[in-house]
Amino acid sequence: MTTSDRLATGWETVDDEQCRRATSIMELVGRRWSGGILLAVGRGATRFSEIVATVQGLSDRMLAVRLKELEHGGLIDRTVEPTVPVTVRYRLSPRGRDLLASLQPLQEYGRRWEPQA
Amino acid sequence: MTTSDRLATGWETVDDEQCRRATSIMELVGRRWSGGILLAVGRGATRFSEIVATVQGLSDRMLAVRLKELEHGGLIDRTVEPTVPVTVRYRLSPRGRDLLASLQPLQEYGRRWEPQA
DNA sequence: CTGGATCCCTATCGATACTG
DNA sequence: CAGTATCGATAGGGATCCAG
Repeated sequence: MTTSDRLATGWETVDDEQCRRATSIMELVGRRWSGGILLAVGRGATRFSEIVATVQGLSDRMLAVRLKELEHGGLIDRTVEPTVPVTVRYRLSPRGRDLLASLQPLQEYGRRWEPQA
Repeated sequence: MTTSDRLATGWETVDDEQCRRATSIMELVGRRWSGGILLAVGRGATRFSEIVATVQGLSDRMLAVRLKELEHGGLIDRTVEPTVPVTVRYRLSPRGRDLLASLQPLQEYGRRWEPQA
């Protein structure tokens, strides 16, 4: 937005950088399963199969898809240990840990209010 | 999850009530435009047309859809003033204000980290 | 075990036109 | 002003099968 916009309308357009970042984060973790996956990894599940087992109803395919998104977004680190067979581990990145911490108040919000409808 | 699940696996399944509430909230506000609309109303835009003007790229149709969802979720209150023509106003409910406050750390998170990729 | 590839159905969303 | 109706394109996501 421009200053003249605000002067004209009395409120700012909602497209400032900070807001765009927050909304894009929400649109990422708001996707189906993303929240649960982040939570699961945050709680200590590191293996692919562990995560599938931890998040109720999550399929192999969607986990693969979401992990790629989350990894691409810098929220999760993927490491491959050269065992036989290889051991793949997923962990929260510093960024991912920070995000989870930033989501804590939202969890408290969830505790405060009954789901409506 | 059950206690035996946890004892068997070493980590909990992610389906506790608190988590479900938080993820459903994220899936609601993570929908396209929802975040911006909430922000806009939080910043003082109350009229339908004001909100459209405030959120860049938002169409009439999507605003109508999202407002219905947010109203249904108890986040926004819709009031009709019996003027001619009628004046419809949207405001954050107490719940909506609490949600926005709970989302504040996420905005700060957005300030801390550059968008990746 | 960790995924990739494919099929296919549905939900979502943008554009446009129309109404009380 | 504040929406609704309809259409078409596309993205999301479940099921299943396959592979390193």
